[in-house]
Amino acid sequence: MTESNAANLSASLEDYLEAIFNISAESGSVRSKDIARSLGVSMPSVTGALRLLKQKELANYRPYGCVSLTGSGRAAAARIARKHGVLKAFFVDVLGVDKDLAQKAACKAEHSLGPEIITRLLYFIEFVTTSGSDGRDLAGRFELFCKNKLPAPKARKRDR
Amino acid sequence: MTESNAANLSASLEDYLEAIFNISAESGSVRSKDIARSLGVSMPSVTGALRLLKQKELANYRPYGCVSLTGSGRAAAARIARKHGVLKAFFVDVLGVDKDLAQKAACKAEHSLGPEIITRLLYFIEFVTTSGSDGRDLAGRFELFCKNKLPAPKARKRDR
DNA sequence: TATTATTGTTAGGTACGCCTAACTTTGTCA
DNA sequence: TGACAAAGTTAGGCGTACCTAACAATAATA
Repeated sequence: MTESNAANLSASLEDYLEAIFNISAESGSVRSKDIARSLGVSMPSVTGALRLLKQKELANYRPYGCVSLTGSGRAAAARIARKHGVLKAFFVDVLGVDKDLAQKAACKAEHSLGPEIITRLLYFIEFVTTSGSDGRDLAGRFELFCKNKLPAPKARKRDR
Repeated sequence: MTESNAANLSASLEDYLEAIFNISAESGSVRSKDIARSLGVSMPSVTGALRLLKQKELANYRPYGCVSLTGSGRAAAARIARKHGVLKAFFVDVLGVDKDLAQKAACKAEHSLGPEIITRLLYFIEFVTTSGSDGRDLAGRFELFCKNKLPAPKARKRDR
């Protein structure tokens, strides 16, 4: 009940939060410019977002200063990053999707799935990849299954 | 290259398209009011959306008239509905998520996943539920696996 | 056919999220 | 220290997507 610490965050603000979280993990200090580059937005957009994040007590920030996350900011960012990681892992390790595509899809979908589904998904990945479980090497078997679904691997241009 | 027939549709317009598609399937004729109710938006919002859909040649519409989809509108709506169906089926039949929750999550996520991942997901559902495949009864086995992950089913209120 | 309820539209306003252009602050280096 | 470049901010504008209030059209009923 403090203010609006978590949850009620737009997809856009979640992206900013996640970007700060990642940049911070990679290079220590976080500057507006890094955020802008990382998200592909202009500097004024970053300024606006930082003001909102500060207002929600998710980021520490003063004009012309460095950026860091507050405790709840870090917690929220970690939740978002977790979603991202779980989704990407599912796409790549279970569905066998290309890494780049998985990365992009995870970026978009991470905003629309709640913790219940993400947690289930995480369990599912474990289930499938844990060698002790009955789901053993399911991904590999699924890959074979898919090969059969795509019958014509090189039938282009109808050469004859 | 006609105008902007498909793809470049906002999540919002996709929702309108899908709603029209569904109402049309259920009750034949589609009125603005039905769309408003179905999406939980006000009538003026519907009017605005219909104008845009008409402009993109996805819906047939004149003021005060009935609404229907054009050929490409129906095709686009069917693509969206397919995504919705595949996602929901995955959530329910594979992950074992509650139906209502799955429905809502599918509504949101359907806008952020492309056909590659949706198709893979569809194959995966088939793989898991087809009795001939090696994925046989995976959902059931996964359910058991999950039960073990949640060890304390009734440990609330620390009664002692 | 005149009245009324329902349905739909226009007008106008808000919030978000982005942009460019112009200005300010900060830090560096001669 | 003073000038310059880089980084950051403010100002102002645009598009989307919603809303309420007020008005217009349609349909139903006496």
